[in-house]
Amino acid sequence: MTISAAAQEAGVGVETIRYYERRGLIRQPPSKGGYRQYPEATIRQIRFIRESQRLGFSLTEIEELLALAAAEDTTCGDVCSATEHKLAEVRGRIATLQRLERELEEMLCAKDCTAPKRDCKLLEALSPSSPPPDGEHCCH
Amino acid sequence: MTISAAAQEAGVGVETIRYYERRGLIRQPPSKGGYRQYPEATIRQIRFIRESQRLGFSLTEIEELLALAAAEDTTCGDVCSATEHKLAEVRGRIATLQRLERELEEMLCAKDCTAPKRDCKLLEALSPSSPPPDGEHCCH
DNA sequence: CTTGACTCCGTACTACGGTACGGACCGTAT
DNA sequence: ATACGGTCCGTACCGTAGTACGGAGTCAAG
Repeated sequence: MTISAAAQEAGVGVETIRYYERRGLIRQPPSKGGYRQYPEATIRQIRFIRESQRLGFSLTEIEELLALAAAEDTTCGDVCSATEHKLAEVRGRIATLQRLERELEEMLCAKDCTAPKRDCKLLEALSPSSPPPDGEHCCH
Repeated sequence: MTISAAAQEAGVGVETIRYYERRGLIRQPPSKGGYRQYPEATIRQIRFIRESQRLGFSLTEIEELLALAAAEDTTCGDVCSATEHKLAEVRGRIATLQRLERELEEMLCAKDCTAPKRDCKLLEALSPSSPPPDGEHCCH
């Protein structure tokens, strides 16, 4: 299986495979006459990498997962704790985004707000050019 | 106010201010003998930029917000629609992360799982080296 | 035997938001 | 007058995950 066939199989670009190889994520395949020949196992490995990325792991973290998979004394618990770690991270990101969501909601104008900008409290709050004066505003 | 005083005031680094200037986010301050002199308005503008970043806007988007603030015919609604747009984006990201959260939860082992890796279904599912065989597994 | 497609390799470039560096210049205090 | 710290500018670099490029080599079909 040549590199382009492997790329097709694994659903990535040719350059991506070369990149994974440079990074040491997949090992050098045997080559016939200078051309890489990919075994099935490497295709599975690439699919694993993409799936892990989808789950939020970075390539560096995936490197560690692969090291776990390669080590003799790895237990299932090792993998679980890596997963738990990532889960905590994802939950943290969700919490941050939800705080932002609330802040944006609070900032948001009523839909019928068509007042010119100098009457817009939101824009004034954002505006760098002048400190907000007092008075009536179209949104809050 | 020199650049380092301005940086202190605004809570950013000196290089950050120079970077914003290069990007056109803040305008060139008047200079005394080749040294930048910052007016209060620019400090406010930098604070605005940081606040907007915190709310999830990229520098490119902030450029647009600043253009809105500068344009004569900008209405409050214009700002609101930008905010709504960003809110939708944030909600999308939350939804994606929540899907990942559920997937990670489902993958997660029981805590007392200490079986060696070859009995770990999770690791086998992840492992690139061999297709998972059948049998008993410590986690599911 | 030649053509065209594929592959090789190293290097440079993308986006993002800065950070770091180095040599020159300036302003103030001593 | 001179030392010290701040500032100037352009340029290069950080990390992440690739993507693009160019010139050379290789393979299979016609």
